[in-house]
Amino acid sequence: MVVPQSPGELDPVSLENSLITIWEEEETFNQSIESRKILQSPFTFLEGPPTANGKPGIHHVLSRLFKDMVCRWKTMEGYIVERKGGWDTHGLPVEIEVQKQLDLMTNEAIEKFGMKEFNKKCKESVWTYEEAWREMTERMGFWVDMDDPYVTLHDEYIESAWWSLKQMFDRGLLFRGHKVLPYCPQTGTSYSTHEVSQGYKEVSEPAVFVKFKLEGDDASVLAWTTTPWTLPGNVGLAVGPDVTYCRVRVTEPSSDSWEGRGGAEVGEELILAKDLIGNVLRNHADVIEEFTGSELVGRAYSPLFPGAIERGDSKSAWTIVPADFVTTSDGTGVVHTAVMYGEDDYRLGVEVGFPAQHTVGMDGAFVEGVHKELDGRYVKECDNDIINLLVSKDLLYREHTYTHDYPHCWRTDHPLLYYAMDSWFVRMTAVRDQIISHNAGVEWAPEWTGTKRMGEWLSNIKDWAISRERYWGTPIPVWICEKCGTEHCVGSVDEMSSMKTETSPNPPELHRPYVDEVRLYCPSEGCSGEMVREPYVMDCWFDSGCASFAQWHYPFENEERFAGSFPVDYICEAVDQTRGWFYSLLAVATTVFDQQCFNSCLSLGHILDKDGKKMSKSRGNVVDPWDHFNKEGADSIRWYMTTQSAPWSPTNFDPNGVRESYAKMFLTLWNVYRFHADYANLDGFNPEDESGFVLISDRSPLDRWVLSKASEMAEQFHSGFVSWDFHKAGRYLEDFVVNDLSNWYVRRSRRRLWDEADSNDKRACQHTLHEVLLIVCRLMSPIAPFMPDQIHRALSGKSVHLADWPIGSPLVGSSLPERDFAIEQEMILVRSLAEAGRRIRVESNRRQRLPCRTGWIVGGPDISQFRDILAEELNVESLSTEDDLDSFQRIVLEPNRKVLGSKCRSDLPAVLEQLSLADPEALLLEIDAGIAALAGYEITSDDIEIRRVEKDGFAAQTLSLEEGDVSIVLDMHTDQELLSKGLARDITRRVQAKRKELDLQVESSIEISLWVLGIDLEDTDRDYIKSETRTGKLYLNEGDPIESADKFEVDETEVFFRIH
RNA sequence: GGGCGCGUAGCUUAGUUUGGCUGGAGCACCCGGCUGAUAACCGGGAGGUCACAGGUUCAAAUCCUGUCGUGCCCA
Repeated sequence: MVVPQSPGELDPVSLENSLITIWEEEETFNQSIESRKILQSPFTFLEGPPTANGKPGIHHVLSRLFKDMVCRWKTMEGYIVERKGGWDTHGLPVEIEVQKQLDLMTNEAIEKFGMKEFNKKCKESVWTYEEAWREMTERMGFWVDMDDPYVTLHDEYIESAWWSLKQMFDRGLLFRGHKVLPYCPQTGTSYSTHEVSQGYKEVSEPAVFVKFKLEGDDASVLAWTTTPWTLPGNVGLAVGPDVTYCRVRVTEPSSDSWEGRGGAEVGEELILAKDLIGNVLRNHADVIEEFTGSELVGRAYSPLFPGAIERGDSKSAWTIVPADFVTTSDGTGVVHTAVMYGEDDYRLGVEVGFPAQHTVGMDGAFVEGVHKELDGRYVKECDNDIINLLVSKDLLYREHTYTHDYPHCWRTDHPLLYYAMDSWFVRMTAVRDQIISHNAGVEWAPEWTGTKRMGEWLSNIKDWAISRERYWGTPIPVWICEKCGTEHCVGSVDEMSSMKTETSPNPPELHRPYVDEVRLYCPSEGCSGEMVREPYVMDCWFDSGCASFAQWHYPFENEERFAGSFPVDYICEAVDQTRGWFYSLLAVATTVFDQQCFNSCLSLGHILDKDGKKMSKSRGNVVDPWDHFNKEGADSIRWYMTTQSAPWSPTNFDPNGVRESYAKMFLTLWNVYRFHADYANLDGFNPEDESGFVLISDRSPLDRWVLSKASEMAEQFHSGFVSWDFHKAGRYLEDFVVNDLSNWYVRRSRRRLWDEADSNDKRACQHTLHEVLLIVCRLMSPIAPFMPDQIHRALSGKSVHLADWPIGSPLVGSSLPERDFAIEQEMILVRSLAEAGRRIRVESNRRQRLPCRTGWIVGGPDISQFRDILAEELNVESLSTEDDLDSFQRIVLEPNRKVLGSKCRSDLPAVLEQLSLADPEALLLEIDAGIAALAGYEITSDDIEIRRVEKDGFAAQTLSLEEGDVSIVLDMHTDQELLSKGLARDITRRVQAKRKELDLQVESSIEISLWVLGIDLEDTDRDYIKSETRTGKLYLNEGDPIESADKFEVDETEVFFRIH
């Protein structure tokens, strides 16, 4: 039984909340998956795990919306779309949160507090906002399984991550090296760039130009540095191979204005980039030679601090090497290279084989053996002494003070040191070609995210530093033998247990410090040593990069589930994940499986505040989604976000836009539905009653038009989805609902449904509305899952989320009505003519309710099947067609005052007077014959302008179409009959408004006393008022108008009325 | 500093791929109309340095170069 009930006023919040309850009780989400299982065609989605230790904001709604939308859409297309939730629970942000909470600002403090306790706090902290996330997720209608999510801190997840790392290890893709990171020796912590960016400060520091004495040459190479403490670590100089360098000879001693220490003797030779001579030199000098950097390559020079670093077997130490990062924007064009204290330096060092040896310890002090005056001292306090040491050896050319932004520790305010930390790497450079080819197989939206943003990144791929010297994270499963140095990577809990020494405890969970306590027997033959775990945890991006298999605890469980869901069909996150999760997924899948990880990826733009600034806690401009959940509802937010701009465009969040989506899209749809349901309910309309069905071919042209338009819209909507243009899809649909369905179809169909008698036409209209509403609801439901479900349930008894996609798919059939292109074209013309008619009335000052006797359509195709509709829209008594405009137009001759004025001078008024009296047609003939004259002046065609205007009493508008012009002409005459008719409509409208004001039922009947002064109301019009307003008795002009009557005036006619 | 986006009316935006009619909508504003489904709707008006500056072209919001602002990522 599906006769709709009257739905009443819209209350979006309670509507949505009650649906949430229904979905829960019915398990609609689960049903939407189960009901598709017969087709056995999965579409797999992978949830990018959010971190639950922050409160969800409106920007989190965005990515959850687009995840949900595609999954719901694919479900309706017939695919099985399972959606496992996930939580990202490891990593530095969690630790920092806890450190702040417990005031543990250094590693020492953490270890004193106890790692066990600390990690326990981290684990708890991760769930701080889980409830808030669940509530937001549920309220916004994102269907995802949060009762059985994957969690990166679970032992099962960690074990899968271990397994994957072992795959890499076995392939030789895992190695130990160094990573240069901003490091705070006071807290013993290295920092992510994100953290560093919070601690930049402007500082003034000594910078020096240092002379590196070439071997076998009298010249020195000049190099510049702002960190004198890195000079003892110098092992090389880098030059740009294509940069032009000069050898200069000092010709004059330093002037008295020389600032600071250092200098050069007359005759001394220096080498530096040509472009920088003016910036660097403070002596007069002659250029004696010019050459490119490549000619310097290979030259050896004397170490500044002999003995600070051992040469080992390095051949390149203390020589000049080429490097692509050398520029001539500052310095000398020669870059001093200390392998362990700069990212570029380290990379270059590895490339050319410089010795990689620390001159500075983890405590920030020089290590023993660097120099007797420096050993054991904090490096930042040695700048001055280092400069003095250089001066004493005549190695300093010049010093100056340099002001720049430098990163500082946000906890201790100390300057950070760029410092090469021990680190484990995944050799991504070895799989560069593979990952590039896997990336090329992904369908990216927008396309440039993949080709440009990701493509650029991959073409410069670097080895991935996956270890962190932290406490809270997936422990790196590598153990090293204390005796023979053998490295072993453990790939499962079983493997660890089987290798465990007897004295090692069984770890209760796979976290530090428990796993640290596990010692393994060395598997090397003949070695009886014990192995100790490397004390690192994994980069948490590695964790989430494992999600495609670790969510299933693969390969230890769920082998089939994994096989059936890899590669994943669809992922979606914001654009900042390009180098984050998108990359880590690609990287892990490439190194572990040598496969593509996902088939399609939607990369979303960020939501900014209404001023285009990014939302952040510190700015206080984060919008709480509940502000809108509790007002316009989730549908409106979702619709707003979808239609506002392309998914990948950054969008300024405008709260007023949500209101607009509500007022336009949802209120309009609701009222279309309500209109249909109210009358369907009154009439007991049952769409399933076959005896009452009306074939589409038997329905009115208006019905066939709206069905055809619905099909057209559905096709456009679908192609928008396919090409990821969800915003365009939504706009097509909104335009259809508001303009075609509500403002045209429903408005033009109202009278059909008011008819109380049963008729084919009324039932045709009801079926049409029913069918169109179902199409609209099904299309909308992936974007806005609430109201369409409410309407769909009321109309069909079934949830929209279990329905098929109206356009069809490879798995389900299409349910769209056939297109009727001819009728669509005709209606375009009809609506244009209706608009033109309204324009005519505005221009001619004729109010809409005053009917016109006749209207004519001149030219254009046959639209007779819509003649009645058009006549009603135009409010004309009869509408006919006419072949040409001549019968409605006449010629007007306008004077060309400029020409006539210069010809006639003071006689101009007389000429104008005669022109206005002359018969234009006759005068024009005379002009053509060359015999025209007015007031004694000869008149030529130059003196006048010809205009065609409507004859008195007619008004027209002409539309220029491709097929030719079409005009609409209205007869503007009035007479007593028309005035009476118009007045009757005015009275009706006033009475209706009053009825509504009095809150009367639509079907309740009234009595009216009416006084009309100044015009006779015709009997037929009196009857019209009675029937339109459901008036039983109408008393006209009986006695004088009573005081309490309502009064209004139209065209000098006074009207009083009172409803009894 | 580098890579990739974005910048059109007071606000949110279409149009930019592939150069071509007077740069099109919605919100807000003004005038008028219509309304017993609608916080609506219809007609009209006002509102534009298409971020800025050059260039290519018969023709540039659109293509090219640079600058500024803004966002993401990397240094």
